[in-house]
Amino acid sequence: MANTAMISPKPGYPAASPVSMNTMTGMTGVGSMMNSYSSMSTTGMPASAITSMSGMTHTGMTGMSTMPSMAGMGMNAGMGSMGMSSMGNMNTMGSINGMNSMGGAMNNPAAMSMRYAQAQAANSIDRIRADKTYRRSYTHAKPPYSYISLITMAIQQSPQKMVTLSDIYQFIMDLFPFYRQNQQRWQNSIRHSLSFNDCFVKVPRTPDRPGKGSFWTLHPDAGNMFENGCYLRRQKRFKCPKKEAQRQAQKAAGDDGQPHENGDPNIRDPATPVSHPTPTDSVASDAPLPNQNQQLEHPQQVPTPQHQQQGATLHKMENHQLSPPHSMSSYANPSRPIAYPAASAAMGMSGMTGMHPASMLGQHPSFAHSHPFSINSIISPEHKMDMKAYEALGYNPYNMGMQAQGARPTMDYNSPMGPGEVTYSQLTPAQTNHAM
DNA sequence: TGCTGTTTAGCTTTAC
DNA sequence: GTAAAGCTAAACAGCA
Repeated sequence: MANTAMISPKPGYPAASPVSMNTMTGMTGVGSMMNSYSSMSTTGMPASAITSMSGMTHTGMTGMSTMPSMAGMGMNAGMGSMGMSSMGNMNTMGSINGMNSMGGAMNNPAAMSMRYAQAQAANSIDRIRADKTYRRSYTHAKPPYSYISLITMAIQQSPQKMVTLSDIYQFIMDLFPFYRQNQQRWQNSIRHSLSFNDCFVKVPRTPDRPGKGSFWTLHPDAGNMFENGCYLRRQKRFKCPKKEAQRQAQKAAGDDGQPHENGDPNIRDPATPVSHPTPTDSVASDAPLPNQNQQLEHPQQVPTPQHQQQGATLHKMENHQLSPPHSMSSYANPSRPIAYPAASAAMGMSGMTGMHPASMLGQHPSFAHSHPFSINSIISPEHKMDMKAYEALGYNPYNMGMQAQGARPTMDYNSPMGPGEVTYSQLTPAQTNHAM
């Protein structure tokens, strides 16, 4: 392999020299890794970090032999059902599954306790750091999921399928340490994504549930945004037909010189009261919407988990009498057992909610499938064997519909948080362009 | 006052 | 090459 990647620095990051992948040829499966990574777009890491990859040896990233402390990190127990041979597969399956395996271990009475595992992990991390031969992994690199994906994950894992903005923030930060920094930057993007994308529907609070901000849920027809449940780049953006028609109409009117309010079809006359849509309007009527996003006037018509589960093809919101959720927000609900510590993520949401992930995520193909980048794979211990099956079948998960997003999340062995967090240790040069 | 939400703009990356 | 998807920044308004 003689790949040479030019790295164009992002503002704020130092320029990096071209990285010779030859220096990495000793890494297991690095050839296919780089092929997969070459087209990743949305993830990033500091160019300085990728530069240091050139200094890596065979043993750096994936050679488990260079991580003599793995057993001490509790990974043996975690990987019990996978077998240590699967550790080698961390390259190709991503440690998200490894993380789930950890969760499986935690749920296994025979496995060591969480506290013991954490102590062991901390101990091992120290040893790893002390090991001069160990090359650090690229911890806390940007996950390969788009913001839309992350928002969708947050909503989907919520028992009520409805979360507040702050809940989304918390979910993301708890699951991905990368997002514990530069919060202003990505949180702005989250807000933008919520407002801009038709797939997210705003649900006002009810008077009995005062608080800041509205709830956000998924448009009932937006269930199939992510093919095979793979939460990477969407093939096609979900557009609400009615809103899209409105946009087209506005655009057409603008193009043919028709007058608009304030001269701009996109600017609402501030003096004109907003015509708040009825719940039916918000999805099914042609009533104008106050903005790009749809807003449900009556929260009691919010899709319940059952409705979400029934998926895009089965239901439209206006066709059902929906029950008000018992808890408007899983995060805001003080009764929720765990407020998203990383450990809970490692244990899988089923452990947190008491629900099987499959039932949480519904039977829609988008969520029922166990793509390695599906939310199931991220948060569920139930699918830890999926990638082994993929590999046994010669299935290349990075060469399917979403092949361009072939990032490989790995266990963050070097994380001060412990090995239960999802990080991404292999990144393409292209990713460096998006480094934060 | 800070958070939430909307909107616009410019840019990069990817798919076709 | 082009369109679409996605990211980031920023301005602004409304609200708790």
